[in-house]
Amino acid sequence: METADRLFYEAGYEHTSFGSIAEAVGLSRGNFYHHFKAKDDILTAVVERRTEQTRAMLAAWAAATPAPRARLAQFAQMMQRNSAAIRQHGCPVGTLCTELAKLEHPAQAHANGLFRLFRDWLAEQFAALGFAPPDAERHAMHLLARSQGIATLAQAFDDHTFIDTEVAALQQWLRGLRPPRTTP
Amino acid sequence: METADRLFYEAGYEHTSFGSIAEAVGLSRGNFYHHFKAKDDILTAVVERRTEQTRAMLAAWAAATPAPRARLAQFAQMMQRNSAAIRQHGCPVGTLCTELAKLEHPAQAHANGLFRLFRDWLAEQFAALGFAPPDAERHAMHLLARSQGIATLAQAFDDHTFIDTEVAALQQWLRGLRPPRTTP
DNA sequence: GTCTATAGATTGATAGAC
DNA sequence: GTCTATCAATCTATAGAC
Repeated sequence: METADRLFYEAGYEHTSFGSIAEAVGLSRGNFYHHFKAKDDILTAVVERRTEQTRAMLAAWAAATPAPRARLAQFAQMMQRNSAAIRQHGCPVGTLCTELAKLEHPAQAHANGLFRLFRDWLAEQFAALGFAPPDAERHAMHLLARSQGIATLAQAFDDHTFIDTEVAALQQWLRGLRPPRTTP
Repeated sequence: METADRLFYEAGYEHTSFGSIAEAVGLSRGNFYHHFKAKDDILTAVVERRTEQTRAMLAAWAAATPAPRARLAQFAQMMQRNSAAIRQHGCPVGTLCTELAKLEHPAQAHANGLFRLFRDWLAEQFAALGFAPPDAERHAMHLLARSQGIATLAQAFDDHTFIDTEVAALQQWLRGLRPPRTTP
C-alpha cells in the first residue's frame, strides 16, 4: 500500500499498472490479486490509508502547537518541507482528486474527503481565532486554494523560490488576520 | 482538433483513446492515422492550437481594455465565465500540465508554454501599473497561482459560490494594489 | 500464499484494398 | 481520403498447480 501510494502519486493512478505495483514490491501479479481483488481496491485502500495518516498528522500538529495561529502557520510550512516532491509531482491530494474527476472514477468522493479533512481542521483553527463559522470556513477554503495554486505552479515552473515566496505571503496574511470584534 | 481538445480536457489525455476521437468526429481509426501519424501528434497540435487561441484571447483583451488594472480584472472574471466547465473539469491548462508531468510526457514543456503565456501577459500589465520587473512577475505568478487553486477546489467541492467569493477577493486585491513610489 | 498460464478486452499503430 | 483487417503490446482479471 505504501508502494502503491507512492506510485500513484508519482505517475498517476491510471498510468500505474497493477503489474508495476506487484513488481515494485517483489510479487507476481497473480499473487497480488490474492491480496487485492481489483485495482480499484488498492485505490480505496490507499485513500483510506492517507485519510488515517492525515488525521494523525493534523492531530499531531494540534498536540504540538496549542495556538491556532501557529497551527495555521504549520499548515503553510508543510509546503516548504515537501518542496522537492511538490515541484516534481504536485500536491498528492490535488493531483489525485483532479485525475479521478477526469476518469469519473467512483472513488472520487472518497478522495475528496482528504480535502474536507484539511478544510475542516483549518476551519476549526480560524474558528478558534474568533471567526464565525461561515468566515472560518471561507478562510479555510481560501488557505487551501492558495496552497493548491502554489503546488500547481511550483510544479509547472519547477521554481524552488516560488514556494518560499508564496508561503511567506501566506504567513504574512495569517499574521495580519484579525477576527471581528465580538459584541458582548 | 477541436474535438480532441475537448475530449482531452474532459477525460484527460491518456484516458482519451485514439479511437474515441476518431469516433467522435465520425472517422475510422485507419483514416484518422492518415491525418495524425501518432497520438502524440494530436497532443502537439492541440497544444499549438490552444497556444494560438490564448494569444488571440489575450490580444483581444488588450485591444478591448486599455487600462492595465481592468485587464487584470478581465483575467479574474474569466473564471466566472467558465465557472460551470471549471467545476466539472478544472482548469484546462493546469490539469493538462499536471497530467503530462505525471506521465513524464515529452510535450510537457510545450504545454507549460500556455502558463508562461499567461504569466508574461499578466506581468506586462503589472509592469504597466508601475511595478518593477521582478515585482511584476511575482504578482503575475501570484495571480496565476490563485486562479489555479480556485479551479482545483471549485472542482473538488463542486461549489458554485466559491469561485464568485474568491474572484471577488482577487478583484479587491487588484483594486488595492499600489505600485511603489518611483524616485524621480 | 505464491507462482505460471492464460483469458478477454483495449489500444496504438500498420498494411493494403478501394 | 477512406475504409477494413490485422499486428503487437499492454493491462485487468481469472484459473489452477504447488
